[in-house]
Amino acid sequence: MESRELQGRVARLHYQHGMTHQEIGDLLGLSRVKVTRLLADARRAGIVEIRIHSSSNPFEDLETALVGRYGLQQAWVAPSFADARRTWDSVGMAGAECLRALVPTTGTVAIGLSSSVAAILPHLHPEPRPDIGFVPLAGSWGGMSRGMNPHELALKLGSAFGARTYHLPAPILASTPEAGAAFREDPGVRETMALAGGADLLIAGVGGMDRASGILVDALSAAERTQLAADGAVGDISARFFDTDGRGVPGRLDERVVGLSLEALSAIRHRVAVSFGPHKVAALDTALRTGLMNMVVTDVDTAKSLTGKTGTALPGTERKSG
Amino acid sequence: MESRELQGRVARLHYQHGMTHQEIGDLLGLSRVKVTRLLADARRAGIVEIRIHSSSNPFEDLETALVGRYGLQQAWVAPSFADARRTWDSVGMAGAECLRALVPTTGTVAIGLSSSVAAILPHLHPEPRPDIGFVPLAGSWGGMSRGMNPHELALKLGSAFGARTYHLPAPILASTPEAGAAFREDPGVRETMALAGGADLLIAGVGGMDRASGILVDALSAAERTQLAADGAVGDISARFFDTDGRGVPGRLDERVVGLSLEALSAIRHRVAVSFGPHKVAALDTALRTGLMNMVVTDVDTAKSLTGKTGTALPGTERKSG
DNA sequence: CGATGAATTGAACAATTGTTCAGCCATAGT
DNA sequence: ACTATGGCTGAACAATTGTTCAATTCATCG
Repeated sequence: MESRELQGRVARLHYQHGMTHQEIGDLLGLSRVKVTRLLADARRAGIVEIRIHSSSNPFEDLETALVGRYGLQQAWVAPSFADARRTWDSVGMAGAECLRALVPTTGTVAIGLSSSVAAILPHLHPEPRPDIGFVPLAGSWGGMSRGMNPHELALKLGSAFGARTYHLPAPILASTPEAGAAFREDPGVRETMALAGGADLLIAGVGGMDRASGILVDALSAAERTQLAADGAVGDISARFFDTDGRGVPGRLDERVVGLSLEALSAIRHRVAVSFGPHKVAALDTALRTGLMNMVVTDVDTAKSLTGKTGTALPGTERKSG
Repeated sequence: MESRELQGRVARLHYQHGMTHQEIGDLLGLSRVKVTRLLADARRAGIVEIRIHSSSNPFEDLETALVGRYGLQQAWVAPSFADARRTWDSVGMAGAECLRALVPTTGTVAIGLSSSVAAILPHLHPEPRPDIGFVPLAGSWGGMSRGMNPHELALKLGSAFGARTYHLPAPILASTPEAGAAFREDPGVRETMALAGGADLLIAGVGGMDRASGILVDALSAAERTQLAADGAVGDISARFFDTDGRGVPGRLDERVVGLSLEALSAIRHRVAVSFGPHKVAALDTALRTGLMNMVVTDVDTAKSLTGKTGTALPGTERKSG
């Protein structure tokens, strides 16, 4: 598109000279709608950058409360919205900020490929870090979900940072424990898993036990979910289910998983949980309380549930929130 | 006001998290209108900064045309609006940009105190240049006009740059030629005028001969204006009237002026005219054509009149403009 | 202690901005 | 040549943002 020039002109006329879309359209011989679209494009393309010169963080109180309650290294809270898509976007943006802050200039980053992590992608501005590598925490799952498969996810993540991406050539959940063992013994798989286990940073979603609270749980059969619940599972990180003490839930299902064990991933120093929603509060609380994860990216509603706090509001009467 | 913190929070929620004013109000326990006002304040306070990452200049063609036609060093063109106040604002903003670009880090800047120059003030962001001095081109006029007197103007200008400001202790127009001579011989006046004459940069308005086209002309009697017109005057710079050849108009009026002569101000290397409006086209054209001024800050309509150009429009049909 | 006036508030209104949708145009594939 | 297909357009509608104005609060002064 050679409209960069035009986008810039229109952006200047609107943001610097304060002209309305209609006035710009009249001046340049464009329709108002066209001007509106050029401006939206310009913002998406990053031609328009809005900076806030203030150290204030609107959700500082909730972030501090999370850090205090769970002894975290850091926490990121994003606003909640009635419209679920907007909340995904919002948390994704916070996740992108977290990544910008934490991704090192060299070393390895382990990634739990989940829809929460996928939500981060659209908000990553290219920022070259050629000397890092992104390694999946576990194998890939089959079908598409939310229009995103793990390959694509890892690739986009890598390309945003200009970094290497590794692939774990196995399903996240093999059909039998024996098949799982076979995959785990594959040299390629072992190598990649060793790399992930030695990572400096881990970013992963934390799933709950409800349907719709994670791609994986959704794919299990009713019997399998029942069994897991009976075994005390309250949530999972990349298919590794844990109980209220944060310990793994052994069993046939666990043996089918191709991916880092909870013990192995706990060896990674910096471990960020990206997770939100009422379905996931219990799982997330456990993961943070037991130290499985030591940082979190979540939304206001979830943060309030976790901390028991009521308000972000400054002075008097709070009203309905999101 | 200790609301800086709040302004920052609100600005973040709106511009970074994309929340509407209503949503922010609900979250923080404020009314929507209050949020709207906080955001407006934040923008005015510079907490919100909008940058356009593009080299495109919407009025490049007109600026280039002006530079080419008159052999100028540079030209600044701002959009015109149907609402006169908005056009003043617009040109004032362009003037501020011009100042940012041209005001040196050390030396002297001569200022023609006029309403055009006054329009620049609200758009100056503080930018310390402690080693420069602002010197008026001429004495001060008596009454308030557009709520701005020359003292105030010079003071604000100086304080925006953290610079020294000088004052010329005399009226711009003495009551008689003799009184004028007396003022000009005053040591303080001579000294300040000498300083102005040796300036590196000059910024001044260019007035036309109509009433309402300048504070000064407006203050003259009908007889005085008739006489000036008869003598061939087409405009003025700080009370120094000039004819179509850019030469001074001698006479009793000229002898009453306390301020730099046209010859003296022509010795300043960089001379910026800040002027716009149909009343001033003839005067501005003369000032630029004869080289009295060698840079200009004006609006689109005036620029079009000066260059004979029709359009800023890119492609096909242009429509009504401002 | 009440009067006065400036500053602040939010409801109602006005303007601007954003989105949807049906129609149009161009391209490519029969 | 004829028609799908997909992108592009702007009119109409919907939502958000900005402004005005009367009411109110609050501090100050008589």
